[in-house]
Amino acid sequence: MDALGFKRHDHSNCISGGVAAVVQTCEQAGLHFTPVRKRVLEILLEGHRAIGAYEILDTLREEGLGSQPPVAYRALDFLVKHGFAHKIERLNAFIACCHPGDAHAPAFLICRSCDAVAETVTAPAGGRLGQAAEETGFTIERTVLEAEGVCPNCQSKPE
Amino acid sequence: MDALGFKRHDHSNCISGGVAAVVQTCEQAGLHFTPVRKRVLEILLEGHRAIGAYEILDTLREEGLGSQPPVAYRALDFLVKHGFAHKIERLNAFIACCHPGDAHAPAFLICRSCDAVAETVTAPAGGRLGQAAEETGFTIERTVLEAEGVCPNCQSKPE
DNA sequence: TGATAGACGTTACTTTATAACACATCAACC
DNA sequence: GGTTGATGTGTTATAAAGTAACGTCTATCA
Repeated sequence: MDALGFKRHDHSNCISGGVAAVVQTCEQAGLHFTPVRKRVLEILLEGHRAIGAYEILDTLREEGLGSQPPVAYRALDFLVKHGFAHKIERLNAFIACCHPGDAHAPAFLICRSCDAVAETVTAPAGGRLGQAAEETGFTIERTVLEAEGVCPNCQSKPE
Repeated sequence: MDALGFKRHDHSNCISGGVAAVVQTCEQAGLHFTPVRKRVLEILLEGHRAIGAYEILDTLREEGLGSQPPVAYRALDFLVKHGFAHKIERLNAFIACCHPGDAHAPAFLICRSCDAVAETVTAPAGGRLGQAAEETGFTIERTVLEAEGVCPNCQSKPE
């Protein structure tokens, strides 16, 4: 999967492929990929942007899949815990993972104009931060790396 | 200033020095470093950890400096905007900047055991993320880089 | 066949953050 | 000296994000 999500692409493919990959991973790992969890993943894949828990909940509610916050948060917790989705801390919102299955330290490019989010990979533990951590004896378990700016599509627009 | 805040150090020095630096910067830049703003900075410097807006507000309230959320948020906005403090997105909390004045892209090491936070510097725009951004034409304006893990002090403890 | 674990439904609540408007202060200017 | 505008504060009210706790259902398995 290429690193960046600002390009045009076959989006239906994106969704079906994403779901299929997770279905397979869950089968292999013995995880319960229930209807609510599946639907939340689909919603994230369809959006291809960071979506808030309450926005997801609205959709679930319309479809009769749950109406209270914990329903959405539990499904999101499952997806995040197993690497099928990520939380964008800057936005308090969630996005489907571009390459579930691989262990990876995700990084994000967030467009402040159109809210599109692209996932890419990095090696933060190997860079200057990892170096600084090592020097003090800090053990990194997880990193949040989010860059905010303007995506190519929005730059070409006058405003 | 050395990069890491997990060491013992003369903390009173830390506070007075931090305030003095900001006072000077504000004078030079014509910014109003009002009593509320100053007190919020002091609270952050005293804590030397990430502190939530409502915890800050509690202190302000005790001291008669304001009792409603906007008071705390406005002071924090001022401090963050001018680089005197940073928001830790992961924790929805704030921390005083270790080296106000310099333009810098801050990064943080967050101990999940004792909640201590150390600020360090990095060059994210020059690393792999910057490279990925450049390749797609994404313009980075701001980065959030937060590493969660265990600090040296907590590692030496059995639990 | 009962016990257990995992997932879901719901109520109620906490924590975090902001919109909107009134009022105060101060400097610049006519 | 009064007016104006910019900036900061005080307050009410509310929005947005997240969680604790408890009951129920169901599949699995000893």
